[in-house]
Amino acid sequence: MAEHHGPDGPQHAAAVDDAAATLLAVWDSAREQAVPRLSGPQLSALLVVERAEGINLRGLAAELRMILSSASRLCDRLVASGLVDREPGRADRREIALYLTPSSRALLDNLRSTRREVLGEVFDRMSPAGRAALVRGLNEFQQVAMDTSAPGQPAGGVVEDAL
Amino acid sequence: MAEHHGPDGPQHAAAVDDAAATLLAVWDSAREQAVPRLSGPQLSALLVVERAEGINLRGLAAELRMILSSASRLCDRLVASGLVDREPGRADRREIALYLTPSSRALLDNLRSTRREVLGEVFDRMSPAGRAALVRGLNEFQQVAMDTSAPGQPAGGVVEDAL
DNA sequence: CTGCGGGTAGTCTCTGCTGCACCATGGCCG
DNA sequence: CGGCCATGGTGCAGCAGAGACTACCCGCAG
Repeated sequence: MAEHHGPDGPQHAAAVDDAAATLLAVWDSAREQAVPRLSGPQLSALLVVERAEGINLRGLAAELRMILSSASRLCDRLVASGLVDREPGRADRREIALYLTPSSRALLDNLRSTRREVLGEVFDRMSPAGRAALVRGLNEFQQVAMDTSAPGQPAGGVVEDAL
Repeated sequence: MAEHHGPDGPQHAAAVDDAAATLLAVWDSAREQAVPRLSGPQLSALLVVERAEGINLRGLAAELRMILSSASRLCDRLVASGLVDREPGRADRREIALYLTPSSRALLDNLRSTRREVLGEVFDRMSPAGRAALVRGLNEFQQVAMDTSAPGQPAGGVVEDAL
């Protein structure tokens, strides 16, 4: 494995691994609670569309790392569920521009607020110092993670897209 | 939704939500890296079997919240991949006891060490204080989360099982 | 023997992904 | 202007994974 870790990277990683699993469990218990019966790829697609409203199928497929026709199928289902709008592009009529619907906006809002609520419930039971530490640590973690992955790293690819 | 949050639970939750997403992304980038082509349910099943070696199909089905025959099918695939052993129970020959194979043990070890390594790489780039804060915050979070969910809460069910 | 509980197996449905053939549009070049 | 190819999407199989329901077999215990 990696060889020249700092003095305590790995140890802390081991310590955090378990706790992170708990955070994770809490995190996506909210997902199940807020958007049951919405599959992973479907949710990912919504998030992609949210971030890049008006994206076309090719772009979506690229983001989701699938081929064009798969993305098309996926969109079929999303359109059928009333979660995305497929509008013919105004510039190039071959293209299709994808947009969220009010329905899916509400769904994403609901997901986020549910998540925050669930997280908040645990937070309320933590000590102020513990909360502060968590916020501080997580923020630095995020900053560092985004930093090392966002620039050039064809091989690394640690952070693809944060849900 | 919930009304009487403490003074800063929700605010911190919002602050953490984003960062947690990053942690999550890092966390399961390791999953993709270590165990590609192993589906979610399959991995979950392995973890259940690991925690309760010798479990029978009914137990597994209950843990995974699926019906018996679905679990049986899932095991078919796992057995076919050489990831679990299906041994007839010695006490009651109707039962089947499920065990990990050396192969799946190696796979889980690999998953965990990959995860720790990926996490460790980010950790190495964090300040010692940031690391300490993260560990402290996460540990307290875990403790509190386990505390409020493990005892009696038929409705809550916040933490089901930490992957 | 009968009943019950544990598992398997057949069949269905749905989602996700793929490959390939096909249609439409749009830009380019002769 | 009229082909021509590149590009964007769809339609049509086809496959695997997952889950469910049903029917069925087997072993155990009364």
